[in-house]
Amino acid sequence: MGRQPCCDKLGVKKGPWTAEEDKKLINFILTNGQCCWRAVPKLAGLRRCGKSCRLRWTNYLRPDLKRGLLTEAEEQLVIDLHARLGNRWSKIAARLPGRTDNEIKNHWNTHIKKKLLKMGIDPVTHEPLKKQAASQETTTSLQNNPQSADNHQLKESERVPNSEENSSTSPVENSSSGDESILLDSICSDDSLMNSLWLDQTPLVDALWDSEPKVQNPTTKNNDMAMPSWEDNCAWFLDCQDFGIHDFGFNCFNEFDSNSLQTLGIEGKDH
DNA sequence: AAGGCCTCCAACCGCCGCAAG
DNA sequence: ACTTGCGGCGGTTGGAGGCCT
Repeated sequence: MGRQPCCDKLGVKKGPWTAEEDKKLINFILTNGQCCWRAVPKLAGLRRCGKSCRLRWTNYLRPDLKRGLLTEAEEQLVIDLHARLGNRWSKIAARLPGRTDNEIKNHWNTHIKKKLLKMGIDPVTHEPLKKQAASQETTTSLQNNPQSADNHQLKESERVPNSEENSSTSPVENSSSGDESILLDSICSDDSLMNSLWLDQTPLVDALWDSEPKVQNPTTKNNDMAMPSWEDNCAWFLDCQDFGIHDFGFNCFNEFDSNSLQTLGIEGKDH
């Protein structure tokens, strides 16, 4: 007796979303808000599974999403959070406003993992690889447990760390350099920030923006801890142009400053 | 230029936790 | 206490596009 599928398998469309489907979903959610995902496809006139709608919305269509590559500061934050939380992407994403768990997971698997390996750090345990190799010889029992690494991290993350533990002993931070290392040190030595990390409170990046001096890497463009630019915040809006937001009939965009739109060259495209 | 390989990421799948009945 | 159904999560996959030879 298996569980009932979340939707009729017959007649449910799969694969990439079309602009038309996006439009329907956005229109529906902006009008009705997020409610019972199971009912959304029917009500919105989509031949999609409710789950698929939720995923599309949360990972791609949500207006508060930041798009584009993670900045180095965000990346460093992800590494640090991963060291403490393990593969709990949703928890990590919760600390990075505008980023989704899927995005962070993908970025981890495609970029950060390799980066850490290159730096000689095990991306699972966050231990230096050499040290790990040595310790593996003495802890063969752990090898027999396929979940050992993750369990370790889970347990680490499940207990609330004391202030000594907060004081940046993570091997990752030892490997970071310059401004970002300083930044992370200050994050980890800040009790209130660390507490907020363990309790579900203010997103960490928000807290950072409030409490930290803006650290800027002069060598890299758009690679700083400053507030996101207008372009960052409007990435979704700009993306929408690709399939014509004005065709959507959204009223919400009326609030955009027409001067800003002009600056972005949007108004010129609008006909 | 073309074919093969690699990388990236959107989307799917299956499991889990929780709330309602 | 148990069952059912839903939302959410993390792992995985497939295809598009880029890179290399």
